[in-house]
Amino acid sequence: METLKDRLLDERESAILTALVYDYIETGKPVGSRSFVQKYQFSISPATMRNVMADLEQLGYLQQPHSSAGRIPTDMGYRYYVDSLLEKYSSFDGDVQVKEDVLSKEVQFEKLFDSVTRMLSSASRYAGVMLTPSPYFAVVKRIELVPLDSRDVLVIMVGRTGMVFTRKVRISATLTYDSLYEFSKYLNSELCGYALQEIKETVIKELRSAQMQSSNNMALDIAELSFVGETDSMLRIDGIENLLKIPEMVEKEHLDSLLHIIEEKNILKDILGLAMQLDGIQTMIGNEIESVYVRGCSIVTTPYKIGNKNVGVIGVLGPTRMDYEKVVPLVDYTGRVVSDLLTNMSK
Amino acid sequence: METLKDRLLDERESAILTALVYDYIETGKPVGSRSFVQKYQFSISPATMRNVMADLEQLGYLQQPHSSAGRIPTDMGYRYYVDSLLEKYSSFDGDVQVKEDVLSKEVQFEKLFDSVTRMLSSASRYAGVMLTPSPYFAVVKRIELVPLDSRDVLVIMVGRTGMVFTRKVRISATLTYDSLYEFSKYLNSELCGYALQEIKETVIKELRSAQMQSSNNMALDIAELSFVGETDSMLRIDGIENLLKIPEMVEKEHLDSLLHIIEEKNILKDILGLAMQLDGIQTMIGNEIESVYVRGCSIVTTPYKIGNKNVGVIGVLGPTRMDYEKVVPLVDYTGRVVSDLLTNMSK
DNA sequence: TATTAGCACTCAATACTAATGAGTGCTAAT
DNA sequence: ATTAGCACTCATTAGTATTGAGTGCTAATA
Repeated sequence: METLKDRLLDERESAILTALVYDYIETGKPVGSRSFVQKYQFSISPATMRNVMADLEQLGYLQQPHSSAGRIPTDMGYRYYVDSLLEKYSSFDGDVQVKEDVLSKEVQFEKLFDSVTRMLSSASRYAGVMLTPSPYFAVVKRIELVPLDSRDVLVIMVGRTGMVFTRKVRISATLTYDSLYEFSKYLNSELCGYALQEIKETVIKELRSAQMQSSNNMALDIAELSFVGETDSMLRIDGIENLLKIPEMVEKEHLDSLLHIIEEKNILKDILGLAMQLDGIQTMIGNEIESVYVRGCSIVTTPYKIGNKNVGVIGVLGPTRMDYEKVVPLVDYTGRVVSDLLTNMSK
Repeated sequence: METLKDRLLDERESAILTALVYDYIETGKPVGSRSFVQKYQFSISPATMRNVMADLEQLGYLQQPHSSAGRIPTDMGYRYYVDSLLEKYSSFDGDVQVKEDVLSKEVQFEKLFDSVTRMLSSASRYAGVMLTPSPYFAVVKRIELVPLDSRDVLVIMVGRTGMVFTRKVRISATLTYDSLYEFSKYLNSELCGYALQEIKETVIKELRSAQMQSSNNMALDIAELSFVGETDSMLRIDGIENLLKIPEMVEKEHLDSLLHIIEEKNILKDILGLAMQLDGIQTMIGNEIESVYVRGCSIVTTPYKIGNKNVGVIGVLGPTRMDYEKVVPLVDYTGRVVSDLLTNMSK
């Protein structure tokens, strides 16, 4: 008796598995041998289908909700389906035609990010997620210092894309308007053109060691304070209501998963942070999300770029039974549009 | 036979109605005469209680889910309860002790707003809502112009509180760094100290008619463009997950209401916009929310101030069966803290 | 006249049972 | 290797009886 573990699927098995996952995504009901053979015109009998299904189950691609029900995909089954989908799709390499789009008209970044997330959710009918560009990678174009009162200075950094970051900094000495103006001139001349990351990690130190002139040191204090602390990307989610419209999502155990994801934002942040390291479409299916509390959710992501540097991630969060065939191209395309837009802005 | 419509409640009826609403808020189960009399030690018999209940039902304060069930409050019943609660509570007038709080440490406004909304939701165990301060009322402290490319200028307005608004403005003529500097000096001298609203409505016009010097007109163009378009407050919601943990909220019809509120953000915006006009705690209960699609939700709000001007609103959104006794003081207190904080910042 | 006891009645909720039907696994024949 | 045939499984649905918390009404009571 041959062992069935871990072998590759033959042509027929592969076709059947793919069709079965497809069908389950469409209907949400366990797939039984008889109607399945009819619906997809397989030229084999239900009995044979049952045999194949049994094999696929033993191999770990399928499972039965209960002993006399049809088959539904396991997470591994979904994975097989999505992988073969991605292979076939292999994101067209031509230039993206960024239409005169809603997006390109947004002038405030806050709103641009909101639009992107909303677009993802409304087009996919699931939830849209986005990790906004990490300020770390922003290249400083201009620094403005605005005195708020005798001790507080508002530091405004304008990135090359036009993105604005602010920090309130409290300093020890009292400041005159004139000295602030000097500081500002100095900081602009020294820091512009560098990314925040570089500034934080090396530039300031170099400047400090290069010279010990006191007024400039005060300016550097301000700069240093501005770059301390979290310069985190922000997580945006939109369209949770879409997920709540999916009947299976509102059922106890899946609802718990969903609430857990929404509550513990770090889970999503981690996942997206990871996805930022990798180019192209990424999918995480069900149990591949390394959190014991999360069941039945999948996420499709792609990073977006400024120039050729990944600066953030967008994605779609939905049930494991997600319409990957629609979502994958959507995420891919949207990622390209956003990359394009940001890259153009930073020129 | 006396008509029972529209008379005032006597002492006993009032006490019973209040206790009944209180009990229903606690348990969520229809209140029956026997156990109710026992639990609250009313010195009347269940039969008498039934008579009183029948009267209260005829008056419109109570209803029965079905003919042999206990009573539950109508929206009018909740209204009676909340009003008598508010009367008793009458928000203490002493100074608020703003503790060295999480809030006062926030340096970025975005994050401050997030914190407030999150605080409201986690303290109430419902959803926190906030209408961020309308930029309209922000008093300009400083204006910075940053050239992005030959045609685009980033206009940065710093409000007296330290809040920052940005606008990207596209102009026809090509700009030199020097002319921008001139514009910036001019705009700062003329516009600082005015609220955006005033600038938009009167100041610019006055300046235009007062003088026709061309370079200044160009500066005014920039200013005008910056103030055109929506300067809306933003709506923040946090803690929807809390609402989804309430069993009755996940039931079909209430879930639909909830999704409708989340989707059609304008409903909430309108409600909050209205609440901003009125000082003190406001409550909207169930059908008082003028949207046919919304059922079973209540909202408790209060405006917050900078100085003595209402600039935004905070509130808690929950089921009609909300713990008003906890939520009302929470919203009231939080409102005072936020007002205090913003007012101090703008000194 | 307001209150209470007593009683018949209502109805959601629960538990039990039977019938249905879509599905399976196994075996023997092709 | 494939298929027909058959006994078996089990979620789902509908039907039925039981229970119990609740009511309204009437007549007695303070």
